[in-house]
Amino acid sequence: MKAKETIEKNQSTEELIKNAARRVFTKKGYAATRTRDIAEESGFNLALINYYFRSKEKLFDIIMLEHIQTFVYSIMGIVNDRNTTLQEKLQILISHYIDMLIENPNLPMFVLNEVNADPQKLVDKLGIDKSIQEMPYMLIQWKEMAAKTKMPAFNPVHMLMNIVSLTIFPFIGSPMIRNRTGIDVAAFNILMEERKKLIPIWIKAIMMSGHAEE
Amino acid sequence: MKAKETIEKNQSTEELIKNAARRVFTKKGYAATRTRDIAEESGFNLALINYYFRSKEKLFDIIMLEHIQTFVYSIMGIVNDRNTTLQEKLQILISHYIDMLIENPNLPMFVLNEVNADPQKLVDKLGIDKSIQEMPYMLIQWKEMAAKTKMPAFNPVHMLMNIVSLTIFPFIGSPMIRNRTGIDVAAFNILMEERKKLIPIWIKAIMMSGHAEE
DNA sequence: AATAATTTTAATCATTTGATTAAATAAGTT
DNA sequence: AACTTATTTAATCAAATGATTAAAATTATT
Repeated sequence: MKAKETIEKNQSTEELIKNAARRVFTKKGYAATRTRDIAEESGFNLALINYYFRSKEKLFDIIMLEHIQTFVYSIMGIVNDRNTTLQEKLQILISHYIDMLIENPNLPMFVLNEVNADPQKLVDKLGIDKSIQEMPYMLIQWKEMAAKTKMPAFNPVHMLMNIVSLTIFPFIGSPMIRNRTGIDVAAFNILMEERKKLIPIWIKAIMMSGHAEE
Repeated sequence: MKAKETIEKNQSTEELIKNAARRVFTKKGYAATRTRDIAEESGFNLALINYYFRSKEKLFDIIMLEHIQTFVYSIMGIVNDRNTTLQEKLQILISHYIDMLIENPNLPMFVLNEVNADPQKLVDKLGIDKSIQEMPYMLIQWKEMAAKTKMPAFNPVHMLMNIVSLTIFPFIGSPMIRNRTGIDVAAFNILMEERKKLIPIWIKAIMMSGHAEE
């Protein structure tokens, strides 16, 4: 028998297994995923998985690396764009991320889980180089802005946390939020679409706060 | 042989196993935790774990239930307090949560993971009743405030998401944040202490935004 | 068509892992 | 002390699971 939907000559089986693995891994995590789950999900035999990828761990690493790249490298272009303002970058970045997260809602949990399990592994094994964290041009714009407006004196790491928190956390908490509030996936996604416009406004509001008050 | 540090007559062994289980489960999650890990962590024999708790799953459920209670029920008193303003409640709640999270930094990932794995399980198996979500008095205050100040027209669920996001996410992302920024646990905790004061201010700023712009 | 190379499968292995059992030790009662 | 109960352990089981192997089926090449 041949694979169900053989689209292309070579790409088919290997790619189908990888897609199945991606679905199962991102849904259940590494430890809870059985190689047999991937076999069943892909429609192929168990041995095929090992034939193509040698081992569960190797397959996982491939999936993980692709995710990390999606997660991290996609922002490089935006962040280094010389022709957009800080506020524009924020809008584009957040909009971009929310789009991606609507497509892959359990990506954050997946990535964070594995980072949690072994924070050093990504750096060592998957070769995430330190250059990523520089955020060159956006950081420069940030400091300019911080100097111009008498920004509150709190650590800029707070702002990074805030942006990431407001953007990503709703997806992480989605099952709980939906369970508690009763809203369904469609309604949830509408809220996320709203946040594309709202979060940049909120971030600006946060940046302008901090002068007054306790 | 007897258990290492027998503090009290009855409490000792069972409690020691539970504490060990809590540590291992919250660190590695259910699937990745071996009963043998708990045995080793507790210093007791493998069979003891099953002697006291029948099965891995039953032990897990006990741990989980306790965590959920810590996570949820602790806020009921604060939320229903007739003598505090909305802003005060926010401050108290956030401060309370951050204290708890500094003590148990990997609690959010643990809970969210298991909720993700089976959102219905907590409701069914652990009997989380719907009454929790009411947040009676705080919600009343919220609506009053929303009516008084011409609050922005966005869904109040956004505000709930924002409060929870800003408070909890930094702990979830902590390993990644620390890995990327190079700050250590102590420095991270100082930032979290700062957020006790900052988040309520930011929330207020967010509430007051949304009129102008865009 | 015949042969070689690739792809796929069924059957099987060796470990791991959750759980049980029966025996040993300790503690409490009479 | 004698007996009963509670606690702890070593040894072992059965199922699950990651991985391998050898053969069958399919495709490509001559």
